[in-house]
Amino acid sequence: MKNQKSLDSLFDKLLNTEQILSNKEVLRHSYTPEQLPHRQHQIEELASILVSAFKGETPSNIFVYGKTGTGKTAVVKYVGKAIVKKIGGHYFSKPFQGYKPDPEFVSTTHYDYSVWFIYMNCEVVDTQYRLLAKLGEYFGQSIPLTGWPTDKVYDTFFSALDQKKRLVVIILDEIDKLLRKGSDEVLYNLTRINSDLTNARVSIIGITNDLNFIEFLDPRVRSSLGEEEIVFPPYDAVQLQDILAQRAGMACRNMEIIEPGVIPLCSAFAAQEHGDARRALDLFRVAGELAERERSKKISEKHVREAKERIEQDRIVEVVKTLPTQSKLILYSCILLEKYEPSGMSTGEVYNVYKDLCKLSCSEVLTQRRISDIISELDMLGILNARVVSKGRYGRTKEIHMGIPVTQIKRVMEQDRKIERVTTYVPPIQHKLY
DNA sequence: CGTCCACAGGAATCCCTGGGTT
DNA sequence: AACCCAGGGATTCCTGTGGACG
Repeated sequence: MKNQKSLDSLFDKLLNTEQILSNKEVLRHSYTPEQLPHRQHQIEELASILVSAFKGETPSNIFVYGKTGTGKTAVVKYVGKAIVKKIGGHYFSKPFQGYKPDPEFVSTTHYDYSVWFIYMNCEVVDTQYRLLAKLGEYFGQSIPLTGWPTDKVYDTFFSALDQKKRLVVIILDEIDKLLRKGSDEVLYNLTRINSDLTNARVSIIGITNDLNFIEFLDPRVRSSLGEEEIVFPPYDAVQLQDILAQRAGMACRNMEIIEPGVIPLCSAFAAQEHGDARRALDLFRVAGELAERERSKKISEKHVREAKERIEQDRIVEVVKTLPTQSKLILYSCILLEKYEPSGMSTGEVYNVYKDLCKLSCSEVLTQRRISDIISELDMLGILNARVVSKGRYGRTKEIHMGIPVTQIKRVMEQDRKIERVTTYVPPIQHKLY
């Protein structure tokens, strides 16, 4: 009873605390505002390409590129929505579960054809099979997530698509992820699909933040996909301030609770991160949450700086926690070795320690080839810094350093039951030959 | 100046999972 | 039950290489 009562009053207290951010939703990545500041040029450019849809023609395929948080996805969705509203058709912009894709809205057609706007994120739907299966589902087909041969999936999608006269605009966000998995064949098929269709037409908008992506593309796909290109330059600090001020205005009841330096500081930090607007919004949101938590009346620059730390910290902890066991074992080996090898350790050294850890934790020992790849993956995540160096007479190897402070992540990893068994291990003294 | 280390990292193949069809 | 199919992780086999040493 006593506990209950104190819990009640705890909630009361929390609820009575004045909320600094009364509408946090508008600060989330998923939120698309009505206005997109500093993107008028790109909006017009995109609209001028897609306008041929109104004449019943098939718009050119478009390649959109720019760094993360520069508004690519927001602009594409914004223009897509406008077109579907005007011509009539179906607008899908959210991923769906199961077999029932749900259009965000359907508008009645004013022409003898309709527009289907389909947004897909290739980070999630990252293979030829899955991409075609998802597309098929949008046209009412139920295709199992696995099992069929790919050409059957393609045929099913194709005939469902071609049943009606319509223009289908397929947005492939993070299209570079397809290539990485070696499933770029699907791009070739999709870019050629129009020559086989009788009723429907397809145009593709590919979005990426990898500027080199297009160079690695099959030349036939490249010329077809890159008929038009739209570039999204990063925002500068001043533009970020506009964007943030707009959203902050929606998120807070009154702007006076934001100290004057806050928005410029968030923007400055975000500008350093290649002008990422999402970063600015995150900083602001977390700063607001921190202020709320300490019952502060205002959001101050101090909160922003704390938020910056916090975001980075959380990201790392999350990544490390969800690492597969094998990667954890490698990372743990690196942590142990770092003490003895402050000038950087080599793949071979890591591998030896790793083998011991595997024995202790009853894990399978993977080959050095695989470990080499895992180290590269950890490097990509920013947890390790690995660079290939030549030590002349003593061979060529990766020189590995920790990319993040050790103490915080060591504790996180030791929560893993496999790693727990290994905490007492001490690496043998390494004899340096040079 | 050639050698040769200790790997890097590409390619083909295998193995396994989760599903299908006959 | 027997067999096909896609995809992901791992293995096997391999060729390539920067530069200190001799």
